[in-house]
Amino acid sequence: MLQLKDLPDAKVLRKFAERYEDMDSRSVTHFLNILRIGTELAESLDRFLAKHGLLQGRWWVLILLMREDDLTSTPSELAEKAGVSRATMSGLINGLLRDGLVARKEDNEDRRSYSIRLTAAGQDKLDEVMPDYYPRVKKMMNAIPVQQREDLLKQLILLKEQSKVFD
Amino acid sequence: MLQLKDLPDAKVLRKFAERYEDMDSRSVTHFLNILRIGTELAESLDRFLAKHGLLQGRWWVLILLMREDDLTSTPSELAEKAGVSRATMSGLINGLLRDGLVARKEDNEDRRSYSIRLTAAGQDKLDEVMPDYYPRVKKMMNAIPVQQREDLLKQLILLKEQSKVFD
DNA sequence: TCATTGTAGTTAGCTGGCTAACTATTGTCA
DNA sequence: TGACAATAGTTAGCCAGCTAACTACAATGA
Repeated sequence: MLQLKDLPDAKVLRKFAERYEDMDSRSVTHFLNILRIGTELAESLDRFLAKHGLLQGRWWVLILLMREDDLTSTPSELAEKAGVSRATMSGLINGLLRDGLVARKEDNEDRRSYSIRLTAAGQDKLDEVMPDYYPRVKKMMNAIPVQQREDLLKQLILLKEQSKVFD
Repeated sequence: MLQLKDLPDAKVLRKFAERYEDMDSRSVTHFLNILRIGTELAESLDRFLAKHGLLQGRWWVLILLMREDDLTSTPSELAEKAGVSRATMSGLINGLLRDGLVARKEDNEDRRSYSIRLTAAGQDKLDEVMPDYYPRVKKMMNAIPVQQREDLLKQLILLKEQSKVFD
């Protein structure tokens, strides 16, 4: 996603407001700032995961597998839970297979299907990443008192519900 | 970016908290929700732009060009302002050139460089998109009173400053 | 001046998103 | 039962991000 490094200054806002009458400088500025900060948080997380040789997609697949009691799921279920297409999940699983972090076994009951299992190496990887990840998240979120965090989230949820205005 | 459709429930949080002692369920849940909503807002914008045959990257380049008094910039400047690598900007400009939304001219003073200019077709595209975009942004942001928006932004900026915990 | 360093832009190859089209298999129901 | 519909997964080809390596040119300074 774009980083929108260079947000519009007053002069630019005037220029655009002149040509496009319905523009509301304040709401545009707020919206762009919110988008930008969201992107920046996601990028921080990515850079952190990259230090452990992972990126968001693969990391999330490992977590989804660890959630299961038998450490096992199917590509379709994983795609559904991660919110990506089955094609994308194919690619993610292939990468994890190459790195030996998951294993694939044929399903005897449904021959179209496979079961994907977190390997010992995959669990090791999580055991390396998560004890590094959790304290950092805690530290970051502690910058905001809990009540204000709840408010923040409430406002964001409001915005998200409004995002249907773009449909 | 991941959509994180399936956020952890109480049982999963317990399982992870057991294995990883430093885990703070509340901060993890807050963090993941903020990330997810950021992603969803960006996706809404992308879907909107796609209806006009654009995506965030190309749309942003057109806007950066329109900001300039002579509607002209260079690939390097555009990359810098958009916050992407020069390689990525090469790709974006190529796409826009193919569609005729920008034009390229050699720089007589520095023969390594090109100037990229918004064409009439590019301006037309913006004149089609922006009057559709601005009222929607306004409508969306109006869901939150201005004071609360300012608070929201203040909290997000705090979080962003804290995101260095991932370094 | 000319060798070195720096800068502008592109290319190749990787990741990870998507849709559309495909194969293989399973399920349904006339 | 057998045709059709639905589902699981993959592949191909697109977009857009990255780094590293490259070409071409500009700028610097011994």
